[in-house]
Amino acid sequence: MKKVFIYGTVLGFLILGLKFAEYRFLIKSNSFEVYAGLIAILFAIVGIWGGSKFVKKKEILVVKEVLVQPTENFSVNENNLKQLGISKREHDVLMLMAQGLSNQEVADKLFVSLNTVKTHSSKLFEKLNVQRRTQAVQEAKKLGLVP
Amino acid sequence: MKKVFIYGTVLGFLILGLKFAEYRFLIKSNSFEVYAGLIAILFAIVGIWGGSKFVKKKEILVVKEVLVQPTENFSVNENNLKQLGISKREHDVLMLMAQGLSNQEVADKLFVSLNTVKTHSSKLFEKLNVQRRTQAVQEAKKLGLVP
DNA sequence: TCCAAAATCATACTAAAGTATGAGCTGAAA
DNA sequence: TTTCAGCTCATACTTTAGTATGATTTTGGA
Repeated sequence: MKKVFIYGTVLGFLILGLKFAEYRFLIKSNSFEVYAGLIAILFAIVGIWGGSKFVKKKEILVVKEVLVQPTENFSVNENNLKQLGISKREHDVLMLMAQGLSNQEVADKLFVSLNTVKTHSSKLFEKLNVQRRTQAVQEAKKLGLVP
Repeated sequence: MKKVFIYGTVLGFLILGLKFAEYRFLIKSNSFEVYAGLIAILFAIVGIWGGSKFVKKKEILVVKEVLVQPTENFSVNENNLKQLGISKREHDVLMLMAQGLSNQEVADKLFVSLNTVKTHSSKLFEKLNVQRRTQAVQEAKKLGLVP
């Protein structure tokens, strides 16, 4: 509420300024209507300016909810990884698998053969106690092994 | 911008009113300072009132990020479904597929044959523009088609 | 009522996924 | 140095996934 006094003071000085000007030149060189009009315009502007400062306080909160995948600020749950005995390479395969890549695509990305990927994923399924890659991805996400 | 004219008109009428009053009683029964002060106060109020109408337009947008929780507060994005031309049955298959079920398991759950599920999923992949079920699940989650 | 879309299923494929087993290589720990 | 876990790859196989095509039946809406 400190601002109230600030604006009040500003208004006070403006009025003083007007009264001072009244006895100087404005009242002498202009008609009454012009003077009244100037006051009107001036204070309308002051009102708009000052008013906006207060009205801005009455913010209209528009809360827009945005769905965000927990991909950011993700860190692998190393504990679960160790618990299940999942090796580094197996985890690599799991990560790419979770991105929807085929075994062949994973093999290409990791510069290994298709058979190697199959071996890794097979052991992976055993450790995750699942049968299919889709289930593996689900389980891995639940365990915080992949984003 | 229509409101600008409305406020302008209101201001115009106020000025006319003041000029009218000027030749009636106000100017005769009060001193010039009082009259000027009244104009100042009046237009300050008008300014605050009018200005607030515009300022209110400036909404404060607060983006609240909500992490996607697999099960809670999920609702299917019907819009995307329609956009992609995914039928009800195809969506059923998609939902179960996203749960890591095999085609055979999906068939059992929906009381249809394995071939039917294959047909559905095949069309599904086409509509989702993917080749594999793992990619389909990914895309579906991104589009809010499945939890 | 009539029709197009949806749903169902089949056959016959090809492609990919997954399993089982064995083996060679390597680096680190015992 | 030996041992061992992890990584690699191969062969051979079974299972599941996915494609293509065609047919029949439901069904919701003009």
